[in-house]
Amino acid sequence: MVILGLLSHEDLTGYEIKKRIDGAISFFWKGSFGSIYPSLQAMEKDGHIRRNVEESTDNRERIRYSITKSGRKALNEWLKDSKVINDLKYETLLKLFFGGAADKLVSIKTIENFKEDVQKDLEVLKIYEANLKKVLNEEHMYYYLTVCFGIKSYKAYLSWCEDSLKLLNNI
Amino acid sequence: MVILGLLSHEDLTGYEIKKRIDGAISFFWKGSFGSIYPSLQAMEKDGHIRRNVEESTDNRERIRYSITKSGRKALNEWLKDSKVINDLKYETLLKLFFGGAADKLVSIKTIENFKEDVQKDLEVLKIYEANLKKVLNEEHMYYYLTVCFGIKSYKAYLSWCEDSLKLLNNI
DNA sequence: ATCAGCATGTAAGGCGTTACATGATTCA
DNA sequence: TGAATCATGTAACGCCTTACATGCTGAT
Repeated sequence: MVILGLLSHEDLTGYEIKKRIDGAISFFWKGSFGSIYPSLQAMEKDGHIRRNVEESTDNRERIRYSITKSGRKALNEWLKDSKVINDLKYETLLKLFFGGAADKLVSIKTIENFKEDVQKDLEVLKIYEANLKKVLNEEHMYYYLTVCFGIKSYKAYLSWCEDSLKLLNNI
Repeated sequence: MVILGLLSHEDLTGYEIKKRIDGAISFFWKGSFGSIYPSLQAMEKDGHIRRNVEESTDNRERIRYSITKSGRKALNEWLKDSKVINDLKYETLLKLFFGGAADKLVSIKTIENFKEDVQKDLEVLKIYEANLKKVLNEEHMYYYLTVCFGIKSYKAYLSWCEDSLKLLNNI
């Protein structure tokens, strides 16, 4: 469905799809070549996408896919389906939960590492946000909303880091 | 490692481990019987845990596991390892990202559904928090911190929901 | 020349879920 | 008596990641 969604915006090659997923989407969804290329083949067989082999000026093999009517229908059905899987797998929290099994300093380090990662990601998201605000129309609105989600939650994470470090340092 | 962590607190049966994971931990980690029982067998073979078959008063087969010295060492090493996997898979955000492919009302519904789920979960977390505050000592501190994480981020989610719904309704 | 990036794909293997299979007990 | 909960486990299957395999182009 990620692929179908991306192809609803523009025609893309498998390689380009990977690059898109590694961008803003990577904050809430991941994908590898090993899953992208087989998916493209499967969806072509299903008739959801169409393959267009580009006659290249350079010598590169480049297969650009486009979404079909049937693909748009499948995408739309998925969007309307209220059943969603929202899954968090935070090893940081797991380690913290069991922090009592080690020295307090270990947990403090765990939080500090997490804080650094979040700070870095937050900087990236803020750049996305600044660029999006310049061209904020209805088309970019949905992209903008997901970026805002990241910023809001990462700010909350940072605030939690501060509180937690204070708490742990005072016991 | 979840299992090892839980066993570092108290001796448990596979069934009880599942119940623990389905509690506060479920907000950031999941586990099923199909993964718990094989893991218990594997870790027993590794010497990380010990099986104690209870002679039951009732007629129930009950295998209670306890952590060994080697298990505590493995747990400690994992806690100290700064490499973590923090993975978010939010289908809600994915659908929203591609919201342009459907009617605006579809995205509004997606956010409203998400908001309801978050509100429900937040209520549960607040109950955990209230109970923990009554007995807040060093032992429960780590549990408390993970609950605070949930509350802080869920509150941020809710604030984002409000903002997003306003934005979408005004275009 | 060499390395990073462009570009497509396959194969092995890990990990975990869902569903199934079984049987006891407790409570309405 | 029937349903929910306690309790342990296996098997099939799906999904995805990692690693491998190949070869081109463009920049330094």
